[in-house]
Amino acid sequence: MNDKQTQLIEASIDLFAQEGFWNTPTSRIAKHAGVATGTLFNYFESKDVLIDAVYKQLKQEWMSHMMTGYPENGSFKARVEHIWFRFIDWGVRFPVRYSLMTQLKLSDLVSEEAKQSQAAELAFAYTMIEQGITDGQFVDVPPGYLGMIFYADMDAAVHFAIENNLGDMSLTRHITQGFDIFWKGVTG
Amino acid sequence: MNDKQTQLIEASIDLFAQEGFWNTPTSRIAKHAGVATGTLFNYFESKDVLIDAVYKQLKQEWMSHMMTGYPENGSFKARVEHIWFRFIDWGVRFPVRYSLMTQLKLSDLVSEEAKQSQAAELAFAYTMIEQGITDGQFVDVPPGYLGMIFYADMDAAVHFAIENNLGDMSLTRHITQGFDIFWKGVTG
Amino acid sequence: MNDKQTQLIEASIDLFAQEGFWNTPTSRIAKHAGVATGTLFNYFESKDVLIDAVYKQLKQEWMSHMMTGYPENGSFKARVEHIWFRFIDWGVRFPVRYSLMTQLKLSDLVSEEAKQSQAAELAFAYTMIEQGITDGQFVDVPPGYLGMIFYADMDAAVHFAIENNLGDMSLTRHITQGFDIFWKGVTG
Amino acid sequence: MNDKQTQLIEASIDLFAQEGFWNTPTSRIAKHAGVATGTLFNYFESKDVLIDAVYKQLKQEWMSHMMTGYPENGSFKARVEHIWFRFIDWGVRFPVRYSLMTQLKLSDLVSEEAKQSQAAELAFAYTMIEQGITDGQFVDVPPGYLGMIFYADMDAAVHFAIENNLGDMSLTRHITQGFDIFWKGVTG
DNA sequence: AATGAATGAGGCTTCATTCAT
DNA sequence: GATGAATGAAGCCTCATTCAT
Repeated sequence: MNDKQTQLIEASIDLFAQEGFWNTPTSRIAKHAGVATGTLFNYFESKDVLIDAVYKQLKQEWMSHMMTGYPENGSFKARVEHIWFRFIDWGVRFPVRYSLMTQLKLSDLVSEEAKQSQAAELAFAYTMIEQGITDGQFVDVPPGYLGMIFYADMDAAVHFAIENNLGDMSLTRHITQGFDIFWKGVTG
Repeated sequence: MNDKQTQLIEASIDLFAQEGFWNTPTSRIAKHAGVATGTLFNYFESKDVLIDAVYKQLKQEWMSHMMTGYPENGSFKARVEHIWFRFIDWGVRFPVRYSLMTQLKLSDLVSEEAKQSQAAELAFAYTMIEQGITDGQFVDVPPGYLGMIFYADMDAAVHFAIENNLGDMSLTRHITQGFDIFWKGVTG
Repeated sequence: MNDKQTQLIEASIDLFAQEGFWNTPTSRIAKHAGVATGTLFNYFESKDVLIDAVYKQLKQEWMSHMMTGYPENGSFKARVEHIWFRFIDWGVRFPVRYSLMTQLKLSDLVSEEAKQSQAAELAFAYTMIEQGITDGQFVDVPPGYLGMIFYADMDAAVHFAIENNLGDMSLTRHITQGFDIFWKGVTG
Repeated sequence: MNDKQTQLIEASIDLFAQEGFWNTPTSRIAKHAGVATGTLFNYFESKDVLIDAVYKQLKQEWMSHMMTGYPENGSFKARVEHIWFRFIDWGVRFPVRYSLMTQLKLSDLVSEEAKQSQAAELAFAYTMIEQGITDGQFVDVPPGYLGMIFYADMDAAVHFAIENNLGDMSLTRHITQGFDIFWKGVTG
């Protein structure tokens, strides 16, 4: 059963969030997952591999959340807006996971291979943006750059929402405001 | 002599950038700085304190770079634009330092106290933005949020410039384009 | 079925030769033998017992090879010469097994009991040598010592043959030369 | 001071002899040497390096013992005889060290580099033997082979002496007898 | 009898920090 | 103040052995 794998990843997320990657010994992860130390290494070759797995897991949850209900055939704006909402929604609902994912992405702890796989999954977003530019809806800057702005602005929205602990009402308003700013900026 | 302090901080920056914080033993830092292992602890109570000092140093250089030539009495837009240019300029010129500063900010390695001091120094920016909103030049969203967008967009610009290794010509164009997008988005 | 016992011993020999005793986990032995980890312990109480069994197996093969065609009723010299040839022949044909047996004999990994049983089987050689001395054919030194010289000289012959990768022709010559030296030395 | 290096090597010899290489943890070696665990690794990069150092140390003592009083200008037989006596003398006086050296040579624990250095130091013996063959004093077999026989016979003599716990009188006799057998065998 | 996941003691090694010189 | 050898707790990982299926 892959029950234990899941437990170990979940335990890692818990502890990494509380103590950081380097202050969390594998032994504590195992104990927190309710298994013996050695068991961890039956499921993950090394601590590095475990960290990779945590990253992949988070990324996958995140992607999956964003893609839920994606209006494949909706208008261009509708599609961009959908990502905007779901991205921020995930970050706000799972702030620990969101923050962990962000830290991992920057920290050289995740293997190149794991990072690559992200790029692949985000290809659809790149394509979306590219088309926006081609169609003249977006300003004519390199699509990679527009993608970064897109990401950065959503990230900022998430952080603000979390830090200010926005409730339902104000959250919706905040998300909308953020989107308007972004949209105004990047549309021709 | 505070010469040695500087050497130690500089050595830390070098090595942290190459190997990461946790793979860089204090002994190696000391050797790279040309002093004995024990000497490091005459200048910094612990490794944590050294890391804090590195962070403060980078932040200070960064602030100082941004403030150089700040048009205290210039127009509102001129002042915002100045920060935009100088921020990105620093990031592009010192990518290692920039990346280190970013990582430190996120990694729980820097004490709260060190992070606070940043807030203080950035107060001027907050004030600037606040006034922009009050004056009706900026859209009416919480100033903290606008500050985050500001930061996030500059950060994106830096990353794009570094990753694509932009030369002088294209760099200037890139910076300007980025600013236009930002400005268009946040101005009423 | 003792099929599996044999497979496990054979797998051990393979892997011990490649990696050494201490770098070969029981789990790898089991896998290489095509059985489950736990199965190994159904056949051998512990790794030590398995190592003992390997030793006994090798020793037995070796003895058996040496005794094949032993001229029970041949002349004294013919009998000694037979051992000489067959000993070296085995070592050269099965260098891995030969080397393993030698290592095991020296390495404290084999139980005293296993070593004793060797002594018993070699008793015939001891008797042979003793008689050689009594008959005045061999020099008058303690038979145990003569036995050691006998063994040592055969061992040297094997090592030289292996290291120099002697082919059929030169091998025969080498074996003969070695025997002549030995014989000249130990005969009165 | 290299005092501690010596203590650590000496402790290793003690413990390796009692328990074997693999049953002797570095922590016990350190404790037995009267230093902290970590100290061991200030002097030896790893356990493997320590084992190498032990081997080199033993080999050096052995060589030095053999060369003491070597009759550079003595007759051919005198020179060979000298090595014979001093080799066995060392083995008998330091049986633990002798046995350890032998085990190490066979056990794949010693790096190739360490083994090579032995070859170099034994070059003189090889030359000696070569000349013996050229001069017609020794039988015409490959010098490498004669060297092996030489070594093997001395080794056998040591083992017999140790196992039978020979006292001064009988030891001298034993050494002489052994030499006679060897000499008779290998001289034309 | 066979399986193989689970166990956890134990091994090697690292490194922040101390302190005698 | 400077030095750097010494320290030993703590981390990662291995693997012989067990046992529920």
